[in-house]
Amino acid sequence: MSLPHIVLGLLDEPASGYDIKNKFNRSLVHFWRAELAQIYPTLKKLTAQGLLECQEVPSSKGPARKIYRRTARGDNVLLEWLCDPPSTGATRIPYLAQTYFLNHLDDPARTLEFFNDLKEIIAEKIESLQQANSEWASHYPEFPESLSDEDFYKQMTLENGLAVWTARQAWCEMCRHRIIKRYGLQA
Amino acid sequence: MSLPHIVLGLLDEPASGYDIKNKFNRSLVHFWRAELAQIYPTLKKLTAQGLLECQEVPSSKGPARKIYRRTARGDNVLLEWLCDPPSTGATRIPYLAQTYFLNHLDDPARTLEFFNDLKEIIAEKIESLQQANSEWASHYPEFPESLSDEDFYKQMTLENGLAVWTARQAWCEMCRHRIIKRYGLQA
DNA sequence: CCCAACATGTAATGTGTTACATGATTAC
DNA sequence: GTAATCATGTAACACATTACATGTTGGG
Repeated sequence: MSLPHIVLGLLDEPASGYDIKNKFNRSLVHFWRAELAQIYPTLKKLTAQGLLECQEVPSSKGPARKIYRRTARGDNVLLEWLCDPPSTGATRIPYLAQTYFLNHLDDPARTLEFFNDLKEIIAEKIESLQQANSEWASHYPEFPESLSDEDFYKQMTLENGLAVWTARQAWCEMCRHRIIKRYGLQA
Repeated sequence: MSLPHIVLGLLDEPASGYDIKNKFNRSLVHFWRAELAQIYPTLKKLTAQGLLECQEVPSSKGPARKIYRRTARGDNVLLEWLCDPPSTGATRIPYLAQTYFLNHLDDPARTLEFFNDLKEIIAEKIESLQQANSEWASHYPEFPESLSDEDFYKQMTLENGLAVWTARQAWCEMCRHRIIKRYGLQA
């Protein structure tokens, strides 16, 4: 039940649904993804609950923009959520489900391929995280000490992604080596 | 769309929905969770698709058990899934969503509490993973080389959990230290 | 003229959770 | 008798994805 809270959080400055979608794509995408088809109804619901208010303004390009602002009640709900205990949520990791049953393949070369492909995917994730992180670093002279309070916590979520994906990278390498050794393959 | 595949994979030996739920609780729970309310309809659907067959046998305790077996077509579908490229799935991590907005709290002590709580949660996860892992180790004299093919891959998923949660632990510690330093708190 | 980006939404479908409903056996 | 474990399921709801539907502005 976090999407409404995230939307509240993102409305520090007035923004439209479209703007919010862009914010997701820019920085939250590393740990949360949301489509416009979810965002628009969420904004409507939050407005109906009195946690947001909406104002329509003409756009220079395309149809009128609906600009949302957090109300005082919205502030409270956001703060309450931040006081909730940390939640790890439900984990569902398809590549681990596949890994769990890989013995069925009964084909070491094909199995190694699986981890080679995974290695690629992980490398791409890490690269995109590193790129985002170096953008932070380039904005601040004495990174990370000089980060503003706002950016301090946002940057931490990036750091988390980097830590976790780097661990997955090491694990993936271990899998590859174990398989190579076990079945006498060449890398 | 992985649950049906996982159910297929778990039916290496004939089992009931109830048995499958227990298998989830025992080992898959670290990366996938499923409730009976999802498992029963999935078994029904897979049977209708001809990927499973079902036989009713009386139970010594409680109502008759419906024992499912994978058909030849079920075998094929399982193998096809294992040849799919590894999928990382959708990540939605509530504690990172909270972290992202923690600056709103404007209360360093309360913020530190958040990470203290998270540290506890992570420690529990790691402990349960380590316990599961030492059970593997105790079953095999020369762990992990002596693992059967079947157990070899299942154990790897545990190893993944350990690697990832350990990385999160280190990250959480880093967050705590940065906050303590930044706001001059005592741990 | 066409495409990309801007900007809004709904509908259908898929996936997952919680609550409810039923009933037998065993151990205390 | 009463609680735990075994064993099946459905219904209602919540959350998420994909496809559809509409229309403007600006650049090539």
